[in-house]
Amino acid sequence: MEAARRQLAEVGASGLSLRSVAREIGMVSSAVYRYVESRDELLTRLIIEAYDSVGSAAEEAARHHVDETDLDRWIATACAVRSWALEHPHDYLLLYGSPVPGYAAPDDTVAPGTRVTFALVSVLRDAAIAGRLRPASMPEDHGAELSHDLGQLAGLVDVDATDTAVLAFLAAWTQLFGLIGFELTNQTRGMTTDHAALFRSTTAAMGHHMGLR
Amino acid sequence: MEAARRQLAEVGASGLSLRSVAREIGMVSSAVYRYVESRDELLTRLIIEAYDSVGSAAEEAARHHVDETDLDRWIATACAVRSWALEHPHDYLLLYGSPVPGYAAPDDTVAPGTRVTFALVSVLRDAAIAGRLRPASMPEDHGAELSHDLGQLAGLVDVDATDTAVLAFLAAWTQLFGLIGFELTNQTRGMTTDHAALFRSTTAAMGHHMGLR
DNA sequence: CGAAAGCAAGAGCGGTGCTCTTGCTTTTTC
DNA sequence: GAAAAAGCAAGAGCACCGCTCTTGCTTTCG
Repeated sequence: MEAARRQLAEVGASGLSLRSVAREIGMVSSAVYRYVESRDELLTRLIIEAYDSVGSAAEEAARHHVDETDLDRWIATACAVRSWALEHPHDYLLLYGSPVPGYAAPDDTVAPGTRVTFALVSVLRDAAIAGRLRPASMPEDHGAELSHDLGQLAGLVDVDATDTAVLAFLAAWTQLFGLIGFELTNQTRGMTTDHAALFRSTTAAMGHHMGLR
Repeated sequence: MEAARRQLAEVGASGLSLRSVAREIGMVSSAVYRYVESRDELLTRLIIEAYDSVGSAAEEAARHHVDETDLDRWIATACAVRSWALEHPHDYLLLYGSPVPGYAAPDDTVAPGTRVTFALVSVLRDAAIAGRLRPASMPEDHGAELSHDLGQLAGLVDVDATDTAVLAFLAAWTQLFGLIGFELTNQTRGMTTDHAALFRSTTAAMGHHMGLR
């Protein structure tokens, strides 16, 4: 696993070969099949490790900045995710980039995958419980089906939030990962040299829209 | 190229093999190297085609809804991008997902890559020129370096926009592609059954934040 | 002590991208 | 019109990949 992690960091998920990790640990390729069922299972293990890694990074940030402003805490947690992504670009793309060829992530991966999301939502949740959340500007109509789903999502995290509030979080959530992905895949090239400031400003704006202050 | 496009749609970018497209057109693998320099060049051509495809889809939507509300036009353009992504998931992930192993997108791809972004920004630009854009709630300080870059970005599209306005667009832009990516990679599984409504609502919210109405 | 299990190696299958050489056909040039 | 040049497709081959199956050695267990 160490060798696999190292290779993932160096050549990325698609360049990771079972044969080369076997070579690195001084084994013949067929021998490693005793320990790992297939290349896909190796990837699955790496995915779970990566989810746990980014998840605990986010949790730690949320925990560590608990005494600050809700908005600052939100920003700190988001920045922790971005920092992790910059430090482990291949791991990040393995989690949030294109899925590998015929690979379908097994159910083992969804639980650790929710940790980072829960860390982010916990910031919002704490603010809501403490009554520090600025109420949504105006409740809009989002359609019956979606409204039902949004209510269920709020129930999942045990918070009484309006549809608009849940929607604001989903927007902030996807914006966060969208920008990180764009930064990693160089899609924002030439736009700015100060990616950290750009990220910070957009997350602040999204946090503001969610009612944090 | 037809065969390659077909294979890309079926098995995705990482599953696309030069040998198999050679088989499909009744050639031996070495023969196709006369027409394409490498697998990477084949991918580059597919990328450019895809960028043009999604770009014209967005442009057409922006053009077709020019008589509606700015907000409705924005939503329509964004929905066009999403529809294209759902129809061509592998192409979308080739453009906006993880980059292929050692592949670095050549400069030929950046020009067609900007079309879809320009189509989106044109909606905002037209609204601003016509004076229909609600001014940004409060101009915040984003730092000197970022502020300079944001001003340059506004100049690129020849519009006199505040830093906060440019930032709002960047947030909306990344949110859009973030959500589409999450939907395609099934990261939103179990959250809602009505992905279209979710997308529409978040895009409307982001459009509202940009000052569209 | 012997049987059973664990472990690593080797050979091999079909697949990949890519290169180089060999021919044949078409086009250009004189 | 013949000769030279260019275009084109095939074949063999290299190193790599994931994966399977068999063989043999070592460790553990009954």
